[in-house]
Amino acid sequence: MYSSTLLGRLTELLAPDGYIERSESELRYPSRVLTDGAEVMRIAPSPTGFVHIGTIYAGFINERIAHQTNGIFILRIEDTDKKREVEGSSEMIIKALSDFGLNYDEGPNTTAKYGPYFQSQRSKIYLGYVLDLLRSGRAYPCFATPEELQTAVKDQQTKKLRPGYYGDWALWRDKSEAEINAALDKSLPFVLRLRSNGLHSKRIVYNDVFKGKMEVPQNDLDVPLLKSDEQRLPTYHLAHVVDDYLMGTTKVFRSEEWLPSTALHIEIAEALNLPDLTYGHFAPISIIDSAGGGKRKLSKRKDKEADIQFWLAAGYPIEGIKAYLLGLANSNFEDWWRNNPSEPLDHYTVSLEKLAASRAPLLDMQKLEDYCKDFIANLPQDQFEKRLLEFSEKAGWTRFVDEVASDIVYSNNVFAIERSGDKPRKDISRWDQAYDQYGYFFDSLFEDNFRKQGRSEFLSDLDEATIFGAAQAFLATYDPTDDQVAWFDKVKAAAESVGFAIDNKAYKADPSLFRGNVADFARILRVLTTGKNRTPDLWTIMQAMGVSRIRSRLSN
RNA sequence: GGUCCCGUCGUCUAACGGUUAGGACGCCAGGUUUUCAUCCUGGCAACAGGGGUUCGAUUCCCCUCGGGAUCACCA
Repeated sequence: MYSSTLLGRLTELLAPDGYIERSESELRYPSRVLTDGAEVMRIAPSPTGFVHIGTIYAGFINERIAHQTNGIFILRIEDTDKKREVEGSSEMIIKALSDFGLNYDEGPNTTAKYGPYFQSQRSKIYLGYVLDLLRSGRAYPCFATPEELQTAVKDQQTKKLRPGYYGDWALWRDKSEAEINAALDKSLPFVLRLRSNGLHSKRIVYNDVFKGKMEVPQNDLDVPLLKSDEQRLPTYHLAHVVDDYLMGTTKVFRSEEWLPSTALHIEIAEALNLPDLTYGHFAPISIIDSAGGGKRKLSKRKDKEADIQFWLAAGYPIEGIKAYLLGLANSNFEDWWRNNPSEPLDHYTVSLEKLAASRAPLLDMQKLEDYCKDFIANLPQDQFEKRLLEFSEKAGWTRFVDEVASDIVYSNNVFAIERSGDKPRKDISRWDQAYDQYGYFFDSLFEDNFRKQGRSEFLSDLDEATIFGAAQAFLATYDPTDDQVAWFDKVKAAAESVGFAIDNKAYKADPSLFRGNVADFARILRVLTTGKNRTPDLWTIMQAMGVSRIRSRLSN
């Protein structure tokens, strides 16, 4: 215990602008009144750059559990590291959560009572707690320089000891008041450290919601609780414990990387005489390391998929991504999704047991695309068009958007092609593929982006005369009122009339007798009208395009 | 190195000691189709290894091996 003089001096230095006594904080943030089973969940990202898919994953899990229990979902911005903070990233986090439909009940821009929700704005609260620790002797000032700390670690390494600031290695743990005062006299920078009571040789037991009974060595590290920076912001460890207590978080669900520091967090809560928090650590999303080949966490620097912007820019439908993430979290979700293709995802109940079984799931883009294809294919027509146009605008496809707007009826027909019925087409998994999928229906886009490219790419094996002959033969009998059967009969007749085989067996027996088979003939028509060799059914396309457009394209 | 988490098809996983180890994505083959995307049918493909316990081990225990996380005034 320090003398009141020293305590006063430290308080003066740490909180020149005052602080909020912890009893006052606890009064200001009363415990919550919740319905039975309601969980208060939170995510606590730090604004250090782009929004990581892992943040969305963690956010989704927490949001679901909060909302499926009629509880509360909180967003807390952990901006205690001003050095690493990147301008604008808080806004990006808020935007991303909104884009993904992860609506928080409490957080920035809400009127909720447990704020502020930016940790940097809560510094006086933390000060109150840390001062309390100082008074009870569970915290002490440490003036060790980075160099001293470093040499200590090196020393430990050469002696094959566990690195860290603990026990005899805790330089300032047992310094006298005189020594502390002397350091203060010199205005040396200092942090406040936890005076740990733990012993590495002893173990603590606690229960992790996902991992079950955990039995690990006690924390014995005298970690910094308060930084030496001017604002006297707390470290994550202190801020997390204080905030989740004050905000009434009922379950702290976070990624597994936090598992090793949980013993520390438990000790901090204990030192503060706070009730135990309930923890659950789930496996983060991983990716194959292209360099090493091993499994590792998605990394911000190495993986473009880590950035949520990558998914948004490509136009992966949010629900497809969410469905995929849900599948990673809960292996049984997949069956539900197949059985309930048009149900909102929120109707699925996330299972903690299944989440516990999820092991560092590897991001599988192919499977994700499969989910997205399914989702887009099953969208109601009006939704499909709405989203398609929204993306087109965002992507800056101005000509595409203009063309669509210039003939709404035609566009509606085009976008409806083969999308009805039990088995709608699954052509696109992301909206950015829509330009290629639908662009050729519009004349100016066809002319600029499809016609010539298609000709040279898909018809280079045929001479001009054959191509024109085929087109003319088709046009000679083409009647837009023909049904599909009649239409195809005419296609075959036209094909035969210009030397294509309509009997595929005959063609295969001796291809030299023919210019090609019906498939080749159809290919000519297809490429001439669409510029592509892969399209929906040709008859349907022609029905949508209309006779004059068909004539013009086939005659060109 | 210490500590902790974790090992089932290529990937995500199912299996509450007894199954021909199942499904999904992907892949391959065949079918349907004027081309594709689909769709249908079929196929390839896994219990990391070694010891125990047990009538019986993918399942329980131990060891080895392997992967991951973490050991900052970052979160």
